[in-house]
Amino acid sequence: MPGRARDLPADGLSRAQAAEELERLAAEIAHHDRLYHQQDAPEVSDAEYDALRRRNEAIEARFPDLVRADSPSRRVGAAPAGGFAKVRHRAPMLSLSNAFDAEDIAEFFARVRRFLNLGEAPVELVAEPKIDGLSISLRYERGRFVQGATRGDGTEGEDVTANLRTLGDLPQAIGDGAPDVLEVRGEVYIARDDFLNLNRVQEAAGAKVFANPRNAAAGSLRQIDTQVTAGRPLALFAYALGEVSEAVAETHWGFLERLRGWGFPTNPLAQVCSGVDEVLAFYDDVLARRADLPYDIDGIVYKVSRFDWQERLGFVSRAPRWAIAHKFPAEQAETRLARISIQVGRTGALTPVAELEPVTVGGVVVSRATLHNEDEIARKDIREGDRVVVQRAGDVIPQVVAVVAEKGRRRKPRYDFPEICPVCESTATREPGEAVRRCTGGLICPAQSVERLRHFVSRNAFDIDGLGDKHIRAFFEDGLIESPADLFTLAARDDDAETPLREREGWGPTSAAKLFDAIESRRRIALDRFIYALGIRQVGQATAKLLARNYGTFEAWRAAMTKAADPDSPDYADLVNIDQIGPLVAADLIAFFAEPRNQTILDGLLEQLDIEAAVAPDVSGSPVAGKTVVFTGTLESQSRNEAKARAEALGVKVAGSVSGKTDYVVVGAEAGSKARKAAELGVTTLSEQEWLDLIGRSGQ
DNA sequence: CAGCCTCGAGTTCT
DNA sequence: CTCGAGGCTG
Repeated sequence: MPGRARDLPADGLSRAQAAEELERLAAEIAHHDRLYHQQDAPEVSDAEYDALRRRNEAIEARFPDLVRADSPSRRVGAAPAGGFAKVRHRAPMLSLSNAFDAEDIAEFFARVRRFLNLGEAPVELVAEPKIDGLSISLRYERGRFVQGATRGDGTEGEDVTANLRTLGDLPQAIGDGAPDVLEVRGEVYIARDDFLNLNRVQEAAGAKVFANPRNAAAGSLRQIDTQVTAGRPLALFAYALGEVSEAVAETHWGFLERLRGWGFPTNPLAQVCSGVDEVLAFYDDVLARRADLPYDIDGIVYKVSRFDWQERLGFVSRAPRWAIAHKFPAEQAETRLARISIQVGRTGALTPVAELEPVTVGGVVVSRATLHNEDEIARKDIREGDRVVVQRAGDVIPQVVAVVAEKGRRRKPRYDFPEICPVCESTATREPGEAVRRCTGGLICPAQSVERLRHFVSRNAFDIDGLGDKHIRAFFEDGLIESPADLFTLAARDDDAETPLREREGWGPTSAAKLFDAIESRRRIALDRFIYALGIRQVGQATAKLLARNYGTFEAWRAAMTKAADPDSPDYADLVNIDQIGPLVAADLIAFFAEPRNQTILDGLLEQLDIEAAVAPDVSGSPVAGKTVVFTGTLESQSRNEAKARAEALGVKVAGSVSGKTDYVVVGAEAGSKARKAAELGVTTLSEQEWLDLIGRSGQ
């Protein structure tokens, strides 16, 4: 092993030696993290790995000023991607809704108008090219650049401050006039010429050649070694505002001007447009010049310029109502469809997948594409052996667009969609009105069983590390794990197994022990995760949370679901009265509990697990804790969802319809039948203001 | 009953 | 990311 310095005690090192060794340790530990987390193939023992980390910490303790931005000690836990600390975005980084044609744009304008009640008044929009790079957030405090982060999932990204500092385009300080806190959002990209040069250099050095500028930019920004990033031609355009301590402009256009004043590069093509026609003219103009631009763009973004209007328009789920991305037509490619195969999902859904002769589309080699369902194949008349046009939807998921007519070529017969499950051979049926055909094998279908297990251990369910698809499949096929409860007896059974896990192909003592640890650490689990993990149809994360909150404990939930089988029971009424749960979701829940084998599975799991009751919100001093409230009509001070979220935080159960159990009905403007029903039942009704007074300050 | 909006389920590749 | 479907509002 190189670097003899490591043999010295930490306090015997010179500064230079220490710096050098810290750099090496950071790279080495990152390397092992990668092998372990991403490839399931550690090459050192846990003890050796721990020794590396301890050595790193010892040197850092001795030379605190040498702690590196990418130091392993600064990573939160073991970052699964191996590398950077997580950063929580104080203002979430949103995505945009997409428009694909003039009609979508007209609709967008109409919606903005309707929402703002504008009549014929013009709406000014700022139109700017949508750069095909990666979004980042740059935080300035008292005018100095303090932190930069990737978008991540929009809520939480990765801290790439050190790497961003190497960008020549990025102002390190923005002067005296800047607000105390200013977050600027922008796009990091690599220009086309720079990309070609970079690949030439990479190739000459025998290093990895990047598929496209965006991948090159992403790879360059996520380098562990800041020096590598510094050598890459990364560039920046700033275009949006995150958290800010004081107003910096009244319009988006004004904000762009301020950005330029602070020294940020902004896109030179950006311009103000009013009306559909101007916007579309800009789109056509930029589309025509697309090939001559020095960087890749994948569309145009339109934003309502006035900030006060943006505020009023607000958001729909995670996208602003005041902006839209007008996408350019996706890049397409032709290839041959070798054959159609059928996958069986967790719910038994049979999904056809096109196996393609590999082809490059938008810089990525694609060899499979989803065909969605039976009707889709029939509609496009896709047959095996056809030549097809492929594109990547939203530049990500490959799809087959159409069949290319070939003169004189004899086509295969129409594709016969199987009516039996290709795995378990049970009949596959299609409910009237539904698009999917489903295997009826249920619990006996091996494909469904494997998919259910995958779901059970997946990230948002039990989150068991080190148990990938391949391992699940192998364990299932060998009869090691057939039902979820078997996971938790795996370690105990392993002791007297003929072939213990550590001797299986691809496993060693360390990885086996790691897996057992990972499973062990999940014996305690939150109720909502547990409910989600069961994989009940139509019960995803959101519904699982809802059920956990409403029933509190597993026992209460189970008892209620079993009793709710009687549609006249109060339990059924309670269930469908939960906001967002209707008769169809209720039916799937009841069906799950009515299946004796599911009850057996639950009993098996209960023996192994400790299911935590849902954490009740802190409702001390809440005047409305435990009350059931119904909101109806249009609220003025907040959206219904905000009102609901606040009420829930105060321990309120928000119901969808009025019943004898309802404590209050909060009546907004233009309330209809619910207010009447409240009167009939003698339920207390409150105006929005009375409600706010009742919950007082705590609701704000 | 139409027109949202939200949620679930399924998928690709790095 | 996209599609389809469920649920709610008006």
